[in-house]
Amino acid sequence: MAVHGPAMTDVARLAGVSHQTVSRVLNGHPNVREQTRLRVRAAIAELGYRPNGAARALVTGRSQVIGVVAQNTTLYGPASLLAALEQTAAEEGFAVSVGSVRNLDHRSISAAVERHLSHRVAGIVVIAPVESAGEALERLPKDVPLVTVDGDPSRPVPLVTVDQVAGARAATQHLLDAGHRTVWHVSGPTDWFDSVGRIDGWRQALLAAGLDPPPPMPGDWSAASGYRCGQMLARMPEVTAVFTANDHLALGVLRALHEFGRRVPHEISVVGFDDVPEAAYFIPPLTTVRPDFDAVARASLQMLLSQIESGTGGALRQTVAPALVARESVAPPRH
Amino acid sequence: MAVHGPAMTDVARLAGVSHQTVSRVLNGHPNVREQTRLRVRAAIAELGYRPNGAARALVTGRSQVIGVVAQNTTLYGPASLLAALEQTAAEEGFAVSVGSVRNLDHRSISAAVERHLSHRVAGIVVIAPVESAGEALERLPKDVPLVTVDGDPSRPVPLVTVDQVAGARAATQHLLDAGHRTVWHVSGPTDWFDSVGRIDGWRQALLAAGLDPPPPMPGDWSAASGYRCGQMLARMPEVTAVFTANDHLALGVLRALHEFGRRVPHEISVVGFDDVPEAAYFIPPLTTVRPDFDAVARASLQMLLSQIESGTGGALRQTVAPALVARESVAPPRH
DNA sequence: GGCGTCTCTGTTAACGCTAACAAAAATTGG
DNA sequence: CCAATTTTTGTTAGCGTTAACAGAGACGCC
Repeated sequence: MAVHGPAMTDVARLAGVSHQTVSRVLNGHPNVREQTRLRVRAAIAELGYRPNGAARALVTGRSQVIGVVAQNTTLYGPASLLAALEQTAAEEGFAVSVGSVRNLDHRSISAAVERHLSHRVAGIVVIAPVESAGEALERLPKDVPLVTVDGDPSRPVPLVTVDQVAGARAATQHLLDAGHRTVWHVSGPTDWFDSVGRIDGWRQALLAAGLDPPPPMPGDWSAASGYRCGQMLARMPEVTAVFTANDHLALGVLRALHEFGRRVPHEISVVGFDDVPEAAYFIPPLTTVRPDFDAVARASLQMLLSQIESGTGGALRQTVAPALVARESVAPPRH
Repeated sequence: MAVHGPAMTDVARLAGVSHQTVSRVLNGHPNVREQTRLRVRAAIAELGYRPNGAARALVTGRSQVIGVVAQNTTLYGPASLLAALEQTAAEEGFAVSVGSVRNLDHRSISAAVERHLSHRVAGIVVIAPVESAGEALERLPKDVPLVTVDGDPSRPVPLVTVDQVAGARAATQHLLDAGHRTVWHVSGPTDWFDSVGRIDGWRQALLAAGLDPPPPMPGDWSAASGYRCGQMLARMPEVTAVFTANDHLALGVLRALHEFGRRVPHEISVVGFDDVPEAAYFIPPLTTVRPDFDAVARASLQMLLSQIESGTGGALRQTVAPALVARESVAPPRH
């Protein structure tokens, strides 16, 4: 099959120049006469010529593709990040190749990275929110541009993160400001850095207010686990404020509280994290923390591109601050 | 930078064979002595050799990459599909390159497809739920393996779809079976085939029951638009059953009904579509229709691979039936 | 034992592009 | 107007792989 399209030589012949001149036009090389440039462009248009990325990648050793390794791209956070990354990359002329992995263990990550490397991607973005992912990155070839998102802050790897701590602190403080005596927390899985950061921020806010943090209740990001925690919280009369590690957990909590007849926000206030598009339509509308995924994507890509261009593998670090979005799920406690 | 890794010739030298023999081992060519094969494999392992996809793509004219064009990969449906596609492709040794587009108009789609073509992808999957996307596909080079998902049923292009009509019919029938006299519908945007199919199925079920379908209320997939429609429905005393084109619309409707004090399911029953993971934790838990994204992904990929291998561009068609998931948002009407 | 027929391995030539160098053309200065 | 530059263009040689063909052994058969 496959009648192969025209190649550079075909364009060159039509324009009456050498293929190298065509290459120069394509790559925006300065020393080409304007008239020649136009002739070449015309020939390109006439033939519908499309440069062959594989050939270019072969000779330059780099493709115009960025590999992304992520776990569950169905979750709102990762999905948004991926979409934003793709948009930003496209603007820079890069394609994005996804390598999602079922588990964030060592082997899976390495395998995904390997796959990307054999396609000679220009760089790799790893959305690596868990501990075990970090190890896999340590033994990577050192000359591959790499950026991790929401990864391990303690590793010497270029990293872009949402400021989980600040976000959680803001959420907790918002509840304290409303007059609550303490704030309970439904956390994400504790091997995720995101969770750890959010627990930290929550704890910091309580300690700063001279309060003793109650034990966090561990969830797994799902509404189901939020529901289970909510069933416990509903039975504890002293609970008046809950901060959940994400909006889906909050949904589960809201549902459990509703079932137990505990009204939100009148009896119990709830704050989530992520600001999924639906959060404004929960019952009641959910106060939550909105991370700026676009900003994270831009920062990551910029960091990656500067590595690709300069060749230096500096261990930079960048943090994006999230914003509190106040809605109706928070109110002062009843006396 | 970039100390380039070992190439085939390096492996060959170490194993004491020609590079072509290495190539044969790599591609599973039959006529290689077992002993030689082992020597080569050992050399590959020792050097940490990784084949260069770009070189292979150059000489074969095809990469091991599948391009996916999708619109909003943040929505649950597309995101799930993308993830499933990636998983399936990985099992077959293919990488997936995403080209998401902001709008599903002609130009955007063509541009995304162009980008994929210049990377010489082996095939393209277009998640093309709207009318305008179809046109862009017509003028594609005929020799590129292509599969559309949820695309235009009237176009002669290989197509995999969720059976929207059957799903909507099942949802509507479920409400009728519960005793409702008619069923209202909050639809998706009417330029999406998904929406059209769901409207059709809903209408079919009503007509088959000898009922006159009320006018569908147009939404845009978002909870916000569901909320707006819900506000209207809440004020219409005759409404006892609503089928929404997706779960997020349903969430908005539930919220509006709640605000107006109309209880679900006692006064009004609601059925959604998609079975997002949170649907079971809505208030009340949402009865909905679950499309099998994995099955769609498998079917698409299989169709694409058979085109890639055989070179024939047959205009196949495959439909995946969704399943009704009954929860608590449906009850018989009060008399 | 010679000869065709397998099975295995090696040699050579692409694939389409960029980098490095070489040559030609245009420009400048005296 | 000629030499010395500078700009513009062309030529050649790979990049790492597969495909096509060629050669070398091993084997069976007459």
